[in-house]
Formats: sequence, structure tokens, C-alpha cells
Amino acid sequence: MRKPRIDGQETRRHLLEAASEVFGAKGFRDATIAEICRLAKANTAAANYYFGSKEALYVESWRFAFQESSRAYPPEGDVAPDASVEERLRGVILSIMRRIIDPHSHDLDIVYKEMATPTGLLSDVIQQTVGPFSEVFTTLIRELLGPEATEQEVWLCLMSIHAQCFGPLMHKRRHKAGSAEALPPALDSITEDVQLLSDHVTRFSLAGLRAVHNHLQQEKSSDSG
Amino acid sequence: MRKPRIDGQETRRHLLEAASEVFGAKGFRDATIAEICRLAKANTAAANYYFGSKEALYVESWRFAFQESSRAYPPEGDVAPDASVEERLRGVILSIMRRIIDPHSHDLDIVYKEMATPTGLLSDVIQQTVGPFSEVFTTLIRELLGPEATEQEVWLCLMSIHAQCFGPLMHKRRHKAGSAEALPPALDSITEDVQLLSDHVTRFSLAGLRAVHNHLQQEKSSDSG
DNA sequence: GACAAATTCAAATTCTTATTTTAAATGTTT
DNA sequence: AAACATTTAAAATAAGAATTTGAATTTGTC
Repeated sequence: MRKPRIDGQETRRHLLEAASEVFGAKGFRDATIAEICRLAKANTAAANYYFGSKEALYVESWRFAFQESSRAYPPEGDVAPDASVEERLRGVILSIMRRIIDPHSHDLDIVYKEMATPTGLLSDVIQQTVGPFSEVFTTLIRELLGPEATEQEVWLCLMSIHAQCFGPLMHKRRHKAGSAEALPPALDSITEDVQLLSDHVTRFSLAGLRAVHNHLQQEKSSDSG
Repeated sequence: MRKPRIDGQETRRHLLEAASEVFGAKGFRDATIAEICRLAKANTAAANYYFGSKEALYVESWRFAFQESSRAYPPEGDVAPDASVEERLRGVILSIMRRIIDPHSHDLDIVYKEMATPTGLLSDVIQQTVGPFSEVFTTLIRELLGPEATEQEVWLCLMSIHAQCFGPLMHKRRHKAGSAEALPPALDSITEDVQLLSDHVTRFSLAGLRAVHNHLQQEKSSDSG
């Protein structure tokens, strides 16, 4: 057994980069090995040589894409840990939004396609995606709602914030890629400005969280009084 | 030219029903004429006989599905027009949520698949979907934010509410269909209860809207003072 | 520099699967 | 019962892509 060549690892990486891009753009079925290899400037046989099958390449490309964009955008954002809860929430929202709009992040595209047309090949690995992100949010939400909040209430608020982060920006992503229909110009300029968008979602959500918090207090006092 | 038979219109309808279900479940490409005809209890040739091509059947099936679920769930909901703004908002949110979770609504499934893997065949018709729904929301939001709200602010709030309505329930739908991954049990019971969900989103959003409203007022007074 | 192994290459193989057509059979309307 | 609408089963059509192959090339090692 001899030491593998360096250039081999290079084409392997090119293949992963190309694969995550193409799978993200077209989904598992519509993506072709030929196109991936063309993009990676490699021969058609290279994919099978390095990964054995299209399925294996798919899974590996997701792992790669997720790792890459997690490195660029850690879930916690870049806010100091001792900042106020409000500021930390703002930081998390901004970080996730930046991740979503970055054209280099292909992991979310792949997940999106996979949800629309499941192959089942990513079930396990995808759960690892949701985990870290949700936890960061959950911790912050629990801090803002107070100790008397139930699992259910925390989850509802988590969902409200999550949806606001993903909804508009994923929408935007799809339009950028497909460009089949034009986005209304007003709407386009808004989603372009992440800062504006994250400020809005933070303000909107902090108010929502406080309302849920108050509602909890009221229920509690009417129970005991 | 003789009068067409009655049973012909029946199989035509069966085909539309089956097509919207299958296209909704698998998307344009993965859906096969064979499967649609099997579900409609018709011969494989029937689809081409009535619609000419798979493409035409696709468009017609969307039109059909959209019409069907719009009849069942009108955008305005069933709240009295003279009710308070808050109650009308609650009504609209509840109506759209009911529509989304109803397993008979295939239009949203089709749209979702189309967004993930665009064929471009539905571009025109889909715009008609967004229109009516957005308008109802927009009117309510404008009423709650007051006249000094800009287009941009209205749109941001529209997006916040929209996302909360679609996000969790579409997620749920996909899981019901695919059943590849199991939803956490706590999460499952929440999305089951539309009333609970719509109450939460209404409360969360009304607070968010008020916060945006207040923010507007502050900006205004600091400008003039 | 030469051997061996890793890698690349172009071409061929192999395997798919699904839309659409056809021509005959069946049923309805007038 | 004639004329036309519909249904049927099977065949025709058609395209595209994953994977394999065996030879050619490059690279690392001795």
C-alpha cells in the first residue's frame, strides 16, 4: 500500500464542491454525474472512482457543504457571550440570515430539495443540522420567556422565529437560482438588506416573546387568584 | 359534431383529482402518467386523450386543485366583516392554516414542489394564488400599522406573519406524506392543534405589529422634535 | 531512471423508465 | 343502426444517465 497522490485529494475536493452546488441546484434526481464532473473539471469516471456511487457522493457532498457553511457561520453568531439576551438574539438571527443568503452555502439548498423530494439518504445527517441551531435559539427563548414557560410554548416561539428567518430568504434564494419569475422590486431590495431584515425580525419577535411571557403571567395569576 | 358523453367528463374529473394528488406528492417529473391513470381508474391513454400531454394535464390539475381548496377555504375566513381588526386577523390566520393542513388541499403541495424544482409551466397561474391572499393580509396589516407605515414596513410584517403560517404546517404536511423521519412527539401534537397554533401566531404577531407601530411613532417624533 | 501504484481518460456498455401512439373494441347518442 | 366518443392493451418511440472497462498517463518510491 503506497501513499496516495496529492492531486487525487484535490480532484476529490473539486468533486465535493461541484456536487454540493449541483445537488443544491437540481436535487438528487435531476443532478447528473456528468454535470458534476464537468463543473469539477474531472472525468465522468472520477465520481465513481472516488465515491463508488452517486448516492455516496450525495451524502458526502452534503456533509461537506454543511461543514463548510457551519465554519463560516457558527450558530452563535459573533456576539459576546455576556451581552444582553436581546443582543444575543439579534446576533443569532443575523448570523443565520447571513448564512442563508450567502450564495456559497449549499447545505440549505440541498436540505430544501431533499424535503421536497426525499431520497431518505440524508435522514440521519440532517438531524445533526437542526440540533445545534435549535439549541441556541431554544436557550435564548427560554431565557426570555422565564422558567414557567412550558416546552410547548417554547417550541411555538422557536417556530415563529425560525419561520421568519428561513421563509423570506429561502424564497429569495430560489428566485436567484431559478430566475423564472421576477421578484417585485420593492421586495427585492428588502431581502437584499440583511441588516434591515434581521432588525425587523428581532424587533417583531422580541415583542412577540414578551406578549407570550405576559400571557403566561396572566394565566398564572388568574389560576391562583 | 355530436354531444360528448357524460362518462367522459367523469373520467376527466377523476384524472384531474388523481393528477393533483400525484403531482402534489411527487412533483412534475417524478409523477408518471401511468400512476395518475391507475389512481383515476382510467387507461394510460386517457390522459393524452383528454389533455393532450403531461404538461397540459399538469397545468389543468393545478388550476383544479387551487379552485377546489379556494372554495373550501376563502382567504377572508368566516369572520364578520365588522369584527375588530384583531379578530379579523385571527380569522384569516385560522382559515389559511386550516387550508394548509387539510389533506385534500393539493394546490400548496404542487406549488411547493414547483418552487423546489421549477418547470416554469405554472408561473402565470401561481401569481394569481399569491395575489388574493396577500391582499387580505396587507389590508389588515396596514390598518394595524397606521397610515404612516411605508410599503417596506408593511411588507416586512406581511412576511413575518406569512412565514409563521406556512413554515410549521408545510413542514408537517411533508412529514405526513414522506414519513421518512418521525416528528418529535411534542412537536407533533402542537401542529395537530390548529386552534392553538393560530392563537399563538395571532398573539405573537399582534404584539410584533404593535412594536413596529411604536417604533414608527418614535422615529416620527424624534424627527420632528 | 525504472518500477509500481494511483489516477485519468474516452468510449462503450448497460440499464432504465415513461410518454405517446396505434388500431381495434366497446359503448352512446341520435 | 349509423356515427361518433370513449376505452383498451400493447407496441412504438425515445432519450438519458450511471457505471464499467481497459488502456494511457502521471506520480511517488527505490
